[in-house]
Amino acid sequence: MVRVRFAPSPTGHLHIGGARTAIFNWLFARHNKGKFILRIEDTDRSRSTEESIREILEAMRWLGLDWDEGPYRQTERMEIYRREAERLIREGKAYYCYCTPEELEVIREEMKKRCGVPKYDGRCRNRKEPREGVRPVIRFKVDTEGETVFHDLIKGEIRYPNSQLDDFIIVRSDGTPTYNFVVVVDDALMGITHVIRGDDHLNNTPKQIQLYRALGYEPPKFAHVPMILGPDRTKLSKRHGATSVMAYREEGYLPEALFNFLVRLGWSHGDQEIFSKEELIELFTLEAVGKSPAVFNPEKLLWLNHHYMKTYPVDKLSELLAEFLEKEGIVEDASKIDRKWLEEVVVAFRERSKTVKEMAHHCAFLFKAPESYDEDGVKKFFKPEVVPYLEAIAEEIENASQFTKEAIDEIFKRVLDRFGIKLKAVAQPVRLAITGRTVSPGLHEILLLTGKEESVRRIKKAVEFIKSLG
RNA sequence: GGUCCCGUCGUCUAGCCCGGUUAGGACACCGGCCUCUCAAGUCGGCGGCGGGGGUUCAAAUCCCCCCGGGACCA
Repeated sequence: MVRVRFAPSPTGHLHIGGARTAIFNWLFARHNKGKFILRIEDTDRSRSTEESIREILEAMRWLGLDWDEGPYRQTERMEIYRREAERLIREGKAYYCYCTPEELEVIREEMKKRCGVPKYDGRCRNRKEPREGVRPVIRFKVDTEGETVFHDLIKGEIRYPNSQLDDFIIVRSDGTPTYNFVVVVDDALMGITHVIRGDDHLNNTPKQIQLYRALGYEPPKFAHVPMILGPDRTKLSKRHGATSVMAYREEGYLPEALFNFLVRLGWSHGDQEIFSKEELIELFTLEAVGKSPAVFNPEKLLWLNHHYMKTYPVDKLSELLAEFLEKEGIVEDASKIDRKWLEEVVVAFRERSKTVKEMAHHCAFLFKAPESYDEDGVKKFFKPEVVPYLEAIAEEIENASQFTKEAIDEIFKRVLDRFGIKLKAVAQPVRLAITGRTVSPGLHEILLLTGKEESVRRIKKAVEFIKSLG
């Protein structure tokens, strides 16, 4: 039975890189009908917060990453780590070290000169007596002979010279266990079969393998996924802009789009770009994960998001739009908006909006008549000669017995015929009158959505405005 | 500094294991078509094997060296 885990530390948001690691783990579990376990690595109490845990869980739910076990918390497992550390000491595989920071400094210098690596020389290995006034750390007895060889499911065979290693600390002098120790204890005790994580941990693996063996556990299979880089090819971080999953939700991205995008960053299946979750579960394998780091490309995410918006269930998208209309301060109370009508808004705008937030702003004119008109538009389209056209259209609309797409077609046809003009001559002036802008969905849509009376009002108002220009 | 990992269009990538393709797709960009604007759609264009040596009839692909980037250990 495949068992994998995602183990974030709750010291901030769930960021893009962590989310992708979680997704790969989740897909691997689902593909292999295994278990996906969530573990919170909160041993760093000074930097871990409850708020952060809540946010990470929320981000995972938003992405649709459900877990089968957990969330476990390392702070609740301290007793286990203590017990395992003591066991190592009892078995002579670990020892108390009383060296002071000053001594360590000197030792490292010496070792660096001797073998090129600034490491601990293991001098406390055979110490029998404690030292007065020094609280000891616990160090693990590392085998520095030969090399550690393992087969990484993504990177292939990794050979690492053990001479690089030293007796690293597994429990600090304040009694708290270190990362490399707890991660091994947890993964072993939780029965993790595959450790899928960022390749920044690749160099930690040899020492962890030694720990597994010393503790008497079989090491799991490892798969190190390359990191996500910013446009400047350095590790993606805050200074590259929005990097938290929740920030993308706030910006009006769809979870399906972010999910799809993140998977394709480093994983591929031939030329295919769009994948449903079901397809991904079916197709995902670690062999198809690339070895090289990937640069985060916001434009492609935007394209994918737009694609998902165009194919999203209209009722769901309209609910999201309602949410953003409120959040963006475009309407006071979105619950008052007629849902049927709002769905029509979605259909009219989704072709031309890349995010839900953008859509909210694009359709804002429907909720509030324009207070001003686009400056260039006024110069180009609000010419005196369009006044009679607009007046005619307003009048025709006013007198229309019904206000449908067909009726609007008829109205425009009659007006165009009467003046012997093309639609081009009035389309932009009408658009500017209704929306205040030169860009919008088609005339039918904006007129229909704005409504008969409001349309007449806006066109008449535009006529007054043009006249006032003199 | 030592060690480990990585290197195909600007970006994400297919192709590499198992040598023979006009090196394929996608985003972005540019242009045509469509058209009431903007999009969408559609057609086309631009653009790449980090460098150098080998091996071979033939190298993105196999071997060696170098260079570049990243990570880990302090």
